[in-house]
Amino acid sequence: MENKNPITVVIIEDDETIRNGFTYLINATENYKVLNSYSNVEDALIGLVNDKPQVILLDIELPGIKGIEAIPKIKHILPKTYIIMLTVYDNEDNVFNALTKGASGYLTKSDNTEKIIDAIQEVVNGGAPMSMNIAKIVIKSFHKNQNSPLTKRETEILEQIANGKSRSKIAKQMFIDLETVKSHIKNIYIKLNVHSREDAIKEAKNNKYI
Amino acid sequence: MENKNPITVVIIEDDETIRNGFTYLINATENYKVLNSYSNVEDALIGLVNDKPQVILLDIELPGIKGIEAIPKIKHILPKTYIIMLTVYDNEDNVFNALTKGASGYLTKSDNTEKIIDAIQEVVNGGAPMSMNIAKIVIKSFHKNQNSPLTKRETEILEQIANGKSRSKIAKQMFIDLETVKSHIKNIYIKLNVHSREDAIKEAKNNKYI
DNA sequence: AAAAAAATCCCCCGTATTGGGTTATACCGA
DNA sequence: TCGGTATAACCCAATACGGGGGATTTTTTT
Repeated sequence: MENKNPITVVIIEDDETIRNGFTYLINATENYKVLNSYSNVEDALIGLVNDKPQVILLDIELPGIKGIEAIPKIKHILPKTYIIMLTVYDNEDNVFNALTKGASGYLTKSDNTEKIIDAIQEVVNGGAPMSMNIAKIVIKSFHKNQNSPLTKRETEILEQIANGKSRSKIAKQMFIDLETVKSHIKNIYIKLNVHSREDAIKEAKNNKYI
Repeated sequence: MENKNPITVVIIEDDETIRNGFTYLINATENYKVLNSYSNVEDALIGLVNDKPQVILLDIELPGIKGIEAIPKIKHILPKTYIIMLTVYDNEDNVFNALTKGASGYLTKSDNTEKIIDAIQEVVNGGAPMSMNIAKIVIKSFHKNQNSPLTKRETEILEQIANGKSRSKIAKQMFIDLETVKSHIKNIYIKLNVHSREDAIKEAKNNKYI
C-alpha cells in the first residue's frame, strides 16, 4: 500500500461546512491526508510551520487577512508548497492577483467536489489546475484586439515605447530615421486621441492594441 | 436525436494519419461532424469560406504558412470560429504567440485523443481547453519572482516607469517629492546594474520583478 | 491604372525630462 | 542599536519630448 507517503493537504476556509466536507472527502481518498484545517489565515500561519503540507487549499473570501494577501506570507514560510485557490466568485482581478503572487491553481467552488482531488494530484505533478471559467479568463487576457486602429508599424513602435525605449533608440533599432519614428508617434497620438507616451500606453493596453 | 445540429469541425494538419484519425474519431462521435480537413493553410483558407465551421483544429507545425501565422488569417474570414491549436512541442513562445493571436485552446498531441472531443465541447461552451503542461506554462508566466532585490517602493516606482510615466507624474501620483522619486530610480538602477529606463524595464521583466 | 493608405523623411520651436554626483534625515524592524 | 528603507535637497549637462508645418516614396486596395 502506498499509504505510507500520502499527499499532505491543509485547508484554510472559514465556512465550517465546506471545511469539514473537504476534509472528509480528501481523507476518505486513499493516498491523501488532511494534516490540519483552519478557519482563518492568522491561525494557519502559526500552524503551517509544523504542518508543512505539500498542498494548501486556500479560500479567497476570508475574515481578517484575505486569501490573496495570505499567499506571499505562506510562500515566505513554505516556499515549496503548492497553493490552490478556492472561490465562489471568478473575479478577474482576484484571479490575476492570486496568480502573480504565486498560486498554482484556481478552482471555483461550483466545481464538482471530486475535481478537488484531481486538482491536488495535478499540482503535485507540476500542473496548474483551473476551472473552466478561470481558464477562459486567463486565456482571454492574452487575446489581442484584432480591430486596432493602429497600423502594423505603429503597433510595433508603440510596443517599443511601452518597453521604455526613446525615439532615437527605436529609430536605430528599426533602421529608420528618427523623423520617421516621430511621424509614427504623432499619428499614434492622433489615432488614440492622446498627448503623451503614458496615455498612449494606457489607452493601448486598455484596448489590448498591444 | 440532436444530430440535426452537430458541432461542426475543420481539421488543418499535414500528417495524413493524424488527420484521418481525428476525422474518424470525431465523426464517430454523436453530435460532432468534420466538414472538411486540409493538409495546409493555403487550401484551408479557400475552403473555410464555405465550410464555416464552429471549431478548427489547427496544427502548429505545417508546411508553407505556419499554424500561428494562419490564426489571424482565419480570424479575419471567420471571426467567430474557435481555434484549438495542436502541437507535439510545448514551446513557450508558440503558446503565447498563438494565444495573443486569438487561439482559444491549446493541446499537445501527447494528450489522450479522446480529450480532443472534450476540448471541442469546451470551446463551444466558451471555455479554454489546455493540456496540463500548457496550463502550467501559462500560469507560470504570471508568477512574480519573490526574490526581487527591489524594495516595495522601488518596485512600485519601476512599475510606473514601465507604464511610461515621467518622474514628475510619479511624484505627484505617489504624493512624494520629485527628488525622492529620483533617489528611488537611482537605487533601482544601481541594484539592477543598468543606466536607463529601458534597461531597467527589460531587466525587471526578464527576472519577473514586475 | 488610379486612388487610398502606409511608411518614410525633413525643418522648426520651446519646455521638460533624464541620468548622474553627493549628502542628509527620520523611521523601523531585527 | 544598526542596517535597510523611504524621504528630500542641490548641482549639472545632454537629450528627449510634444507639436507645428510639410514632402516623398512605397504598398495596398479598388
